[in-house]
Amino acid sequence: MPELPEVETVKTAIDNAVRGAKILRIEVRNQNFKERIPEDFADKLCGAKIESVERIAKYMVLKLSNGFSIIWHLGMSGRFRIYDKVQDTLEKHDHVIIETSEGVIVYNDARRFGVVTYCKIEELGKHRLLDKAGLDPFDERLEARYLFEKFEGMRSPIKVALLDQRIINGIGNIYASEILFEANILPTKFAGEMKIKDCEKIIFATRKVLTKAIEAGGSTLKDYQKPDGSLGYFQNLHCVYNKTGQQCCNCTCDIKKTGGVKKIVQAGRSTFYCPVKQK
DNA sequence: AATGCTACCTGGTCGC
DNA sequence: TGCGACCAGGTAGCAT
Repeated sequence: MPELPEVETVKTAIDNAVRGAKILRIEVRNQNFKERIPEDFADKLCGAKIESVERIAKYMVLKLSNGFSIIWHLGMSGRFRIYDKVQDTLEKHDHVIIETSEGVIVYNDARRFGVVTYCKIEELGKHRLLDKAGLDPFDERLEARYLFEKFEGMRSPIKVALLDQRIINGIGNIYASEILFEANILPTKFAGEMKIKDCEKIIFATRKVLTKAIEAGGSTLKDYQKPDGSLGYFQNLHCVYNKTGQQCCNCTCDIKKTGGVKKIVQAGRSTFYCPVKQK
């Protein structure tokens, strides 16, 4: 779930629910994440007001009135639920509960690959989790020349390069395949082979695919705040991801002949593409 | 320096 | 229905 569009969606939902609220109580029910939640997490943050909720790369950042910020990464399986008030029952893997004056946020993370920590707001920019992030896909400084120079000489496949958060942040394994499909570029080509024109296509496709996904996420927002609500998935929008042997979007092929969408493994992760459209 | 492999976890699915 | 093998949207850290 948590690539940029999902984090953006979660961020907006949480911002709408608790911006301006005061943190009344924090319960860390399990701090044994890949990286332990700091012992004093609750003590440091209780009593503060939530001034804003933002997204930085794939991180959600809550800025508080006491000069601290919460840095939250959803890992592979992190989900939030938002309630009006404290619930009697909890679900399996509900690890962090933040009770505020405006609502309750419950963080559920089966695999505990997420990161939940805090730092001073003024130190966010140089925080070890954030300081290596590349440009945001919607940052206007992301232009063809920037990508071209980053890709120059790279011997990794373009699909793998798109997953490198130090170049463009926010793209994960699903959208990397979707973006290359949209850009008509074969995932197996080396990043170093990309011409300026290809970089332009990649940037355009990235923004298009992510925008569409954010809009789809946004449309589930009204459901999200229901007590039993959880975020929708966007896989029905996918053109190639998880569609091995099926038709891609707007497919005009005879897939009996072409075999449809292909699946390969790159850097240990699945890639999906259309061998007809992508060159 | 760049690239690749492994580990961190639980749960769902598939084949037998 | 049970069991094991394998796969999963991320990324840090280590080896090569």
